[in-house]
This record gives sequence, structure tokens and C-alpha cells, in this order.
Amino acid sequence: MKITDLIGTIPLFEGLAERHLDDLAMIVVDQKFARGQTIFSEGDEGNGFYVAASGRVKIFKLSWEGKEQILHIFGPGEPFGEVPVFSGQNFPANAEAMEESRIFFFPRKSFIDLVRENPDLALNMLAVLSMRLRRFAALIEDLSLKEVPGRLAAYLLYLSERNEGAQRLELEIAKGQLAGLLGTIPETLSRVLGKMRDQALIETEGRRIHILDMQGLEVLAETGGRL
Amino acid sequence: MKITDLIGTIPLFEGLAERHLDDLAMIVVDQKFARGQTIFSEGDEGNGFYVAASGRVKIFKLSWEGKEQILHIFGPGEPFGEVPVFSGQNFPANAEAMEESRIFFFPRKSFIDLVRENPDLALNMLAVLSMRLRRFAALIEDLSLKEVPGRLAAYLLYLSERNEGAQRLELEIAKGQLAGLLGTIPETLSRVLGKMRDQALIETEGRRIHILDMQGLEVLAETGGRL
DNA sequence: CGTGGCCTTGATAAAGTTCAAGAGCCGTGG
DNA sequence: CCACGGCTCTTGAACTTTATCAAGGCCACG
Repeated sequence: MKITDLIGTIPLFEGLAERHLDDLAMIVVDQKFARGQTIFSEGDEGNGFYVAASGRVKIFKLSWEGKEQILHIFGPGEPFGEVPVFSGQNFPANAEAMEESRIFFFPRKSFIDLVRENPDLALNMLAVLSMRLRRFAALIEDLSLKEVPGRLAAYLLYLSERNEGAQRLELEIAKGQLAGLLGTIPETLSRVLGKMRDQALIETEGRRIHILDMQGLEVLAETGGRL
Repeated sequence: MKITDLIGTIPLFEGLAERHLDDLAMIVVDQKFARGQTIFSEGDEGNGFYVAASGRVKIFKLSWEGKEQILHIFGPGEPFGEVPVFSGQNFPANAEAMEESRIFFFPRKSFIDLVRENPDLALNMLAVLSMRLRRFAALIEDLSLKEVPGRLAAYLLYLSERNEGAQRLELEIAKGQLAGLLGTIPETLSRVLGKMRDQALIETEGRRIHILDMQGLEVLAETGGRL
């Protein structure tokens, strides 16, 4: 598949004229990253942004002691690392490939020129950033206002929703990573899953999770959740 | 002062041509809110966004039990409530005037038209949203990776920085509100301030805080902070 | 002078983390 | 084919941090 065609399938670039897609294809840098490889680190100078073409990327913050809080997990078609492009300054977090990934890099300057000429691209990008703010607001709410069971319940419901309300789910990430996403540690996550099992909210079998009591989970997620 | 001139002083609209400022003046709605009055609530339909002209506004999330997590406090010149304009959907949080405030409201549709014609405005808005993402990332880091003393230390250093490194600070918000901003409750904040006092990091006198040991606070903020 | 808002302090309880140990699983290489 | 080492995950016990509940102090304002 030619690179122009690939770029055309990226939602961010939806509605762009052919010639603009060609412009993008001209400036793009096509990169490969191995599992565990760093794409950028907090504090690095950000002179461009990225779009995942294949694979998965996690964006995360690290504490002094090494605990990690995952901010996002991005898959194919999703842009990341845009903040420094528009705010100046450096990357506010770290990015690492979770598996073998192909990543497109778009240099800042040419991209800004493109945005300048192209209102649709600007609006698309505004929509992307707005969605991201919305998600962050939800994450802040979870971290500050809910306890771990509530966050986990919310996450499971989110997964279920993404699968047309399926009750049989398969985690696409390791439990340790999920802990980092929920703002806790693997031990706590394990215990909370155990309690949910005790209360017949779910059944678990490795990465497979079977939701037994959707309503119960909803109550947990809404109330922030004591088990 | 005429409304066009006021609008011209808003950083978001910096660099706009005279005629575009006039366009804005045409579509703006000038509103007044009393202390404690709701500007919008989470879930409301967002068919426009706001800029504070005077006064102060807090953006916050509420938990089921009524605990509040403040996401932002905005003062004169700062825009808020833009997320629904670009992402569609509703407001992700609540907004309330903290004091008598004059607020400009810009209806969505005409504003989008303006963005479409005006790349500089688009880039300004992208910069605003990017800065906001950066701040959210920092808040998430604080909530998840630091303990209350670390967050408080970071906040005090931030205040100091905003005052050219001054060691004598005055909180511009009530301590109860500060607790909401730091993701804790007034009792805990009070105790942490007490401990910092015990350790000669600060002196307090009502809303006045005198930093005695800047370095000590920096260590606290970096390490996430056990006192 | 009393009332209400805001802040502080103490005792208690809950939630989460830490530390330590061990179970299960998987791919590699003998 | 099996044993080994390296992961990830689970479980338990002690400990830390923070929230909750309750009471009292301080201050401004009517």
C-alpha cells in the first residue's frame, strides 16, 4: 500500500484534498519501533508529532520511584505527541511502543503551514484535542473522586461498550499495564478483581473477563464504589 | 470601554484583523454572574464557549457524595468551555462564578465560521487547548503519582514562580477551594500545612504563606513527598 | 453579641501501598 | 521432551496515607 493511501485513511486527515495528502506524504517520516522502545521522553524537544500506523503506543508519566501512570494507549490511525507542536515547549510525557509498531512522524513546521492553509485540518485537530481533554477530565475525575473498584468498573463498562455491549471481554493489555492505566498497582488490581469475583459481578480466566452483573458494575462506577 | 476593544485584549484573539474583531463583537453575548452562580453544568449542551472578562470562574467535577475536584480556575482573558464547540457533545464539567464576574459568550456556529476563515485564530485555539492538555497531564501526574504534601509543595512553588520567585505568598483562593484543587479535603490540607510548618518549610498566617525553605519544597514536589 | 462561614484538631476507620513469598505460564535450549 | 529462567500474576501481613466523623476556635458581619 502506498503511503499516500495510508495517510488518507487517518481520521485526522479526513476530508483533505488530494494535493494536501500529497503534501503530507512529502513531509512524513516512516519509522519502525520495537516492543518496549522509547519513541520520545518527557522533556524532549517536540519538533513534530506522530501517528500510529500499526501496533500500539502508550503515553505515560513516571514517578520518582518508577511507578507509571498511563495517560493514553493509542492504536492505528491515532495521532499523538501534538501538544508541543502548538504550545511550543517540550513533550509533557513519555511514549513507548507496546509492540512492534510502525509510526509516521510529521515535522512541526511543514505541518503548521498545512494547518494554516487548511481550515478542515485545523478543525479536525481541534476536535482531536478536545476529545483528549474530555478523556483527561474523566481520568482526573476517576483518580480524584472514585476508588479503585469504581475505576475498574468504569473501565470494564467502557470495554463492553466498545464491543457492542458484549459481556465476554478480553483485556487487550496486561493486568500490570491496566493497573497503570487505572492509577494503581498490580497487587491492588488483583485484589479488587478478586472482590468483584466474590460478589459475583464478574468471572475471570486469565485475560478473559465475563461480566455477570452489568447493573452492579454500573452502580459501582457511578458511586465511585465501595465493595 | 467598548466591547470591541475589550475583545481585542483577549490573548486568544491576538493578531486578528480589525474586521474579524468586529465580527466577534457582533456575535458576542455579554453576561454577568453573581458569586456562586452556575454558568453551565456537566452534561449541558454546549453551543458556544466563554471568555472571562472580569472576575473568576472555577471548572470542576462533582462526585456522587458531593466532593469537588477543581480542574481549572480561570481569570480575565481566559477562555473556557471550548471542548463541546469542537468535539460536539456536552460539557464535560461544571462552571461556576467564584465572584461577581462578567463573561463573554460566543455562539458556536459563528465562531466556527470565523475559525475556518482565520488560520491564526485556529492556531491560537490549538495553542490554548494544548496548554490545557499539558496542565491536565500535570494534574493527573500529581493525583496519581504524588501524595498530598508533594502536590501542595508543587502548588506553592508554582505560586512563587508566578510572582517572580517571591517567598511571601498570598493564596488567592480559600483553603477549602485549594483542597479541591489538590484533590483532597480541607482537613487533610490543614494537617499537611501544619506538618510543613513543624518542619520549618513554611510559615503561615491566614492566607499568607511565607516560604522558608524553597529547596526543601522542591525536593518534596519532585519526590512526591513524604513529610 | 450572636450567627454562620471557614478553618483547625483529635480520634477512628478505611483504602491503598509495600514487602515478601510463591504459583502459573511460556519459550528456550539442552 | 523436559527442565530452567524469566515473566506476570496472586496472596498475605504490616504499615502508611488519607478520609470520615465530631467538636471547637476564630472572625466578620449583621
